[in-house]
Amino acid sequence: MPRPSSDEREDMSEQSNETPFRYTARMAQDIELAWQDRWEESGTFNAPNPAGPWAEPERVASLGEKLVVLDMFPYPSGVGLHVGHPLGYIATDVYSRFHRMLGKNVLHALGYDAFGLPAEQYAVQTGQHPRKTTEENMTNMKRQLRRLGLGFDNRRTFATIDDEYYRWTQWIFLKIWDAWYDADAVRPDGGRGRARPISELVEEFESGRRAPLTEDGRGWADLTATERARVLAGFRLVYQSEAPVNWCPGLGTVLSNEEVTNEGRSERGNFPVFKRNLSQWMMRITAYADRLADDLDGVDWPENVKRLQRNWIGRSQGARVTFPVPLASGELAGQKGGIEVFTTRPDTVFGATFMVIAPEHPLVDSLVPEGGWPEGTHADWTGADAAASATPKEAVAAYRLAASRKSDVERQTEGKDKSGVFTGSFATNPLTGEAIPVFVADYVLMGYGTGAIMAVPGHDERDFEYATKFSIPIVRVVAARPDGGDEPLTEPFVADGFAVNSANATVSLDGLAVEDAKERIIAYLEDGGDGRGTINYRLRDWLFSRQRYWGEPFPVMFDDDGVAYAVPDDQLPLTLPDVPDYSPKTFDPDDATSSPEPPLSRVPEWVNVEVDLGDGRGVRHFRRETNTMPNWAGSCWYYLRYLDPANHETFVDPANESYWLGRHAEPVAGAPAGTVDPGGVDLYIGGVEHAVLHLLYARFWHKVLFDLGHVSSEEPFRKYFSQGYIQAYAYTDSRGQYVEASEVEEHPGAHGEEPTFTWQGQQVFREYGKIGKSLKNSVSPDEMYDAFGADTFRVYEMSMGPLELSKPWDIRAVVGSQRFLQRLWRNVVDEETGALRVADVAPDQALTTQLHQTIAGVRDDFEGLRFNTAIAKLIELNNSVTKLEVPPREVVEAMVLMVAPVAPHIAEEMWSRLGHDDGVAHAAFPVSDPAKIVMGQVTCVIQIKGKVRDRVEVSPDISEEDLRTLALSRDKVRAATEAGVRTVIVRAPKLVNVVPV
RNA sequence: GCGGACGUGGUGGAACUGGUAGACACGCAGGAUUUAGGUUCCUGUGCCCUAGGUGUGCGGGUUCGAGUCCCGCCGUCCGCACCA
Repeated sequence: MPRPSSDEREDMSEQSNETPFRYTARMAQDIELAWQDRWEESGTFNAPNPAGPWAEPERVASLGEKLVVLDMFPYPSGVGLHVGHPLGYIATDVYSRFHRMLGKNVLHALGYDAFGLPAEQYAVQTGQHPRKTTEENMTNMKRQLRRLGLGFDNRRTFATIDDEYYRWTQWIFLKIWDAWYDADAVRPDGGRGRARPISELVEEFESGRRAPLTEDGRGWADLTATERARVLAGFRLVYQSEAPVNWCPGLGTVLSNEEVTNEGRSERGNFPVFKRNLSQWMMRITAYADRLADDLDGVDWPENVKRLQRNWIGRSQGARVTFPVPLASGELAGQKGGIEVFTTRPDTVFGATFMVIAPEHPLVDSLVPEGGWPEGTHADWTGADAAASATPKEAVAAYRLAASRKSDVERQTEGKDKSGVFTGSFATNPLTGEAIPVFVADYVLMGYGTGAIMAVPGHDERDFEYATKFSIPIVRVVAARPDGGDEPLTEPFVADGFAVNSANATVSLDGLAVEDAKERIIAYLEDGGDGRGTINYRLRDWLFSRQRYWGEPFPVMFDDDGVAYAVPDDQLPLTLPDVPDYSPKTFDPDDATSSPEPPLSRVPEWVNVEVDLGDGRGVRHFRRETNTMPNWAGSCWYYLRYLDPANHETFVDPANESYWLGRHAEPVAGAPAGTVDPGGVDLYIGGVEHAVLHLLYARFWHKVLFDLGHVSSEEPFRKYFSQGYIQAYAYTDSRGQYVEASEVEEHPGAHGEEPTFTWQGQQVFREYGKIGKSLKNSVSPDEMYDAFGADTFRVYEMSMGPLELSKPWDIRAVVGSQRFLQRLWRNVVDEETGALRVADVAPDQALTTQLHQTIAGVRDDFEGLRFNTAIAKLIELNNSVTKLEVPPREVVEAMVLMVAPVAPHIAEEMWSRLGHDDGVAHAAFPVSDPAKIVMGQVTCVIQIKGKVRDRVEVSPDISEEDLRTLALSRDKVRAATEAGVRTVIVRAPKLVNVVPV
């Protein structure tokens, strides 16, 4: 016999004859679908713009302040949403709806980040065009989100793959390409350094105010067009560079530093990544390193996200110092006459007893002498490979080969065990004049600083280890006390202290504190030309090209001399051609020697074009750039497009930009003194996973647009809120295979024992982790809509706990949220008759007080994104009303309005049944009247020595004196104070603390 | 290794500037409705015991009073990782 389907069971129970008007999942669905249609028909959430194609200045003027609320740009994945995804969208929707009820002009919209690798990979697997699969995915995702009742301005939606959108992505790219960073230019805020149009640089060259740095000293006028283009390329904020990049054969593309994990693998797909020298497009984000770090002070972001960005930028103050290296030939090494190092401790140059350069350092070859080891070579220094230790040349070559074969992972896992070989050259310590050996060792990284260090073993742990292993002298130049110069060093001294043993004929640091010593020695080195104070960054320029099909084409083409030209504005967008074979060429993931091959390069009719650029050179042949932009490009500016998506004249009308994102008069909450509000969206909610990728890239683009005068705000995201994740339990069987979590049965453990779990009769084991297919613990929003309705789902997600915390999904607990809505519904509608239950009766004093306390609390909580406590307060108020025979209309209506941001459909339905035709979305949020918060009796706690021993009901305005007398007269207090009273602390009316002798 | 955050019932979590610890919810127990299961509703529920005691990871400190402030441990999570 077939089992009844869940629908039939639902019919049996929910369409009970006795309670036909109960708020069930079925009724929720009817209500929700109806209101979603009504909202859409009437454009309830459309926000008026002051300017541009949708200008409605009168409507803007009729509304209060503006508010821009932003969600993470969703990527339409093929597997659909799970219950963790909408968390942030629900939170922003609640916040937006709340502020709409406060009368604000709220802009909340959602588009789709639709270019990118997964769509392309999926398309390759299924043999369909990525556009087709992407659009199908978007359709499904839109359906799932619409069913959730999110109040988006649907007119403002778009996808990054729309021609009309990526036209402007390309336009912005060209603005960045057509700009250079003038480190000396003064900004409006008084700081130095900003982007300027490249035309202004050309003008400076032409007028002679600036001379191009050419090798042969020729001036601008003497250069050919091609040479001039090359000079300009050295300044542009987008440039091509032949440099070591992250090549990922498994994905068939190169990746940015930010997309490579600590383990040296791709963030997407977890394939090995190799360093290869390839010519690639870079964005000069390092020019903005200081501002990207400094301006974090002015935004309202969680401290941990700010810290992540600051760490990634990695600014450190120090000095660059050149150590001369006399070669066997009698000449000095390198262009600077030696090895330039970066150090944060220039005060310890006197203690530098050796130097180390990275194996990949270009100077290595010139340092290695012909012939045998020089005098003074220690036996340990010739390398671990005895067969190759006869000469420096062999030893260094062997070491470099070994180092090049090590992956980053191996370098790390080998940890602190230092290795290295002597190059055969000695450098001169510029302060002591002593000859110090130069080593090649892989604990120095080519990618940081200058790729070479001065080693101060007395005051650096790594150098100390190396010196100990290779028998190199260790000198103390810092001590805890100014006279501590003779104290032995059994371990590196890295603490703050005073310079010692740091003097030569012309300078002495002895006795100076570290900071003063740094200052003194930098001045000295600058005088002598041996060094200069400088700031070093960990941040590298942003690798911007990908060898993929499914991305924005670069609006760039090359002439036959290889000079890059912008595709003219009137030819944008440069559309992505439909090609027969859009699959990228991927390789064996471990094949480090493979080379990228962009799919677009296989479309010669698209690549080769004849164009007249109007520069007087007529129609010429050009080759288009065949790389595409990374996924991040589209998400770097989408929040700007929401402001004015129908504008075909410009990417955003300046009046719309300054209205929605302009600066506020007040600095953001918690900003240090002296900062000003930078502008940007008013609330951005998302996960921490984008802290150093999207959030950094978007800030960079925004600042370039600001410098070039295209936006008035200096930051894209004024306030950022980092949400937690919803996680879920997963279960494995005895072989460690995951089993379907929804089919697992729990068996409570006896008497405090851990519970046990079974699946199809066999024992399984519980784990806790991300929601997803691989752990077989995914629950879709659709299942929630069917079983409970969208409002219950929204209430549950918002009441689980603080938004910033990660918490476990517990489907059994959802019923609590449903019961709350059912009880609320029952206070409005009779379950049996459908009649209205409220009446115009006045609530009693206690309920009036509770109502106005609740209003005040809920307002505070909504504003502070504490939705869980707001809901708790509403439940308490509702529970009070539930106890009454006749629910007072005043209280019920206030509750309906207060619950509306969280459970908008049921609120609309109740509001309309209560006789209002104007809808709840723009109704005024209740206002708390402090005068109505009147306490009849207050419980006063009586403590004896801080422990609660008694309670007494008192009037809220009891005097301290009366309360004191009352407390002392209580039996329990008298019993405890027979020996006398030492002190009585009275905090009327709620607390008395009696301290006996 | 360095840096940061956090430890509260069986569970998720409340507790504003130090002032009734455990709001609200799940779960659990008992009861009502129901032919029954489910649903719904009501009551109870930190722990130990009878009164009473005890309790916010552990140990100490400041205070009339500490989940909250300070010091030292232990544990969990996150970030960075030879960054010169």
